[in-house]
Amino acid sequence: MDGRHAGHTEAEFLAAYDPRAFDPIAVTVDIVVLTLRQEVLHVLLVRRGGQPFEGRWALPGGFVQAGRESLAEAAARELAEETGLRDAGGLDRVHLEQLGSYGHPDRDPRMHVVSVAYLAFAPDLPDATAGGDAAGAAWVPVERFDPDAARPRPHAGDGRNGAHGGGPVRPSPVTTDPDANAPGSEDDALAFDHATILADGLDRARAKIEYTPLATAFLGEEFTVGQLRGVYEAVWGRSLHAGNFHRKVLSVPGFVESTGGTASRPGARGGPRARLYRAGDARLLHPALLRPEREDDVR
Amino acid sequence: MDGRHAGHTEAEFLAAYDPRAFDPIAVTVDIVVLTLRQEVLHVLLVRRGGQPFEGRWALPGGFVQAGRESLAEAAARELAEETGLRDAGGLDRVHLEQLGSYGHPDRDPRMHVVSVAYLAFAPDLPDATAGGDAAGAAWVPVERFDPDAARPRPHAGDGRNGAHGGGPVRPSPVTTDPDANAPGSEDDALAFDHATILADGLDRARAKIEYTPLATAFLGEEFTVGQLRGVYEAVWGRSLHAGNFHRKVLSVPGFVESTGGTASRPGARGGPRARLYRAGDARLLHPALLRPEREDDVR
DNA sequence: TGAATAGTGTCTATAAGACAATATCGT
DNA sequence: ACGATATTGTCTTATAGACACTATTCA
Repeated sequence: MDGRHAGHTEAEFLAAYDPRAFDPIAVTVDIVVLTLRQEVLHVLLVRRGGQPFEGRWALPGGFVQAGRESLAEAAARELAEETGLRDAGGLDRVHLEQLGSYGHPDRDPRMHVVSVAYLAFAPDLPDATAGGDAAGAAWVPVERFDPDAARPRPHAGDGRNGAHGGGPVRPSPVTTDPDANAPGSEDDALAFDHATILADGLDRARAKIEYTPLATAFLGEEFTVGQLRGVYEAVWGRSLHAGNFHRKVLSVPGFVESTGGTASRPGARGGPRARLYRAGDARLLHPALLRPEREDDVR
Repeated sequence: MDGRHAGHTEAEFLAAYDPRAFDPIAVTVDIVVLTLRQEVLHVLLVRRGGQPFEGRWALPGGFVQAGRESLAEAAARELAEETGLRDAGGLDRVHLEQLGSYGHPDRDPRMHVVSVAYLAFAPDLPDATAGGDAAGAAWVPVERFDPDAARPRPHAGDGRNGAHGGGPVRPSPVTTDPDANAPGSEDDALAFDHATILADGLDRARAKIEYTPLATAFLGEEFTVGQLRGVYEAVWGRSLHAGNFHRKVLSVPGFVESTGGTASRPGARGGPRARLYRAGDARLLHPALLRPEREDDVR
């Protein structure tokens, strides 16, 4: 119950109506923005320009403006500022949902800060620009922060990452600050408890595309079944059987609907032109696309 | 990113280190405590003793103590205070998880209050006692606040509610304030946005027992398959096929494990003594117990 | 004895996954 | 022609749900 101490004792009465009599708690929003770049799952990070954790990478976010915006509005505002989507109505195509709140009293060394985390799925966006007071912004492969990192794709999983030289490709972060340390090295733990928040966001994302059509939020308006499969493979970190996936997607009512068109050009390595689809009107997938079990899955 | 404006301009610097320079936001926790009483799903409500919404029913909760407790600790503390479980380690058997945060600037008329909602599953508890400053506390059937109210059980759904006279039984709330209006009448909308929070909690509960063994949290240490089925029927608001349910539960690895014993006395209306089980060690159900689809389900 | 419940067996429809086959397109 | 991908077909196995049947216990 909110403000429940009102009117009980004099002190509580005052407290309820003059919250400054309490030690204050600050409220921020932090956003786990996920996107796909070259078939690899990336998260948007910013480099802190001030103390604490100066110079470290962190999730984008900021204070909620008291009395002026809801939590979702604050998250959308911060997201627009950090992704440079403020201009076009580009945010329409971004999925944004609340992830959870983090409020350990010591998570920020300065004071008690409660952070309401949001999770966003975005289509491939332009390079990040350091918005506001950040010293840099970058799309970083989540693998570097993921304890459940994608192991090498079980099979047929090569050749999808674009070909540079030969070994495993580790795309460098695109950052507006050329001197930024690449996140993901030894000394690059995320600021605050953002590693926990990111891990929770990844868990949520992996679960959510099982029973919702939100994987389509990573793609453009029109897409092929193969591209959609690429989303699942990148988010789950495993390769999927092309034939079974194809039939499964088309069999779930409302998941995708045909546009009638076909891709202008086939895949980079040949093959027929794939048919194009757009997201359907389903909000839930029935039946769901269950993740293939991992050997060491929780029972 | 928390406290991100630190060091950018003088004003922002000060703001980050002296948050009282900002308009403050208060942080509370509110808890949706669900339990089963006589096979009916109930939620714990308290009657507000002060303004605003004085006299209305609300979810139990209260302010987070800045710098002294985490969100989960605050929720556990409030839960103990309101359920009278503070004494025994009785909270051990209660499942408590974060539900979500609610922060519309106008949700509390006095100031901007962000509420972090928690969801609790409790076994049958003693009657509620008005803790702290509440004017009353009561276990109330959720049906009265549930837009997706359980329709009459599809079949075989009678006779389970205990028999008073004949018609549909509407148990009165057990409250320490005998003059309290029974919640659920016309003029009994919950305070604040608590109707929304309760609805979200019910949605979460209904989904969660599908893929986790948390339905066992509504029961005692040992229980029969029939009692477990009663939990599902009460939470989902539909009756389930006894035979199929029985086989299904026993076939999911780690859901329940046999104690070897049998119930001391059979069901109220005859039948053999059922075998007893306790919760297994699974954290997720594989495969899940899917809800029977409703005719008007979202596609 | 009759009613109600516990527990098991059987059968059918659906879905998941393995594998195969064919068609199409770039190089 | 070759290699890769798109799409469809087939077969096997697992699962959900409907229904039936036996055993047990209270009234």
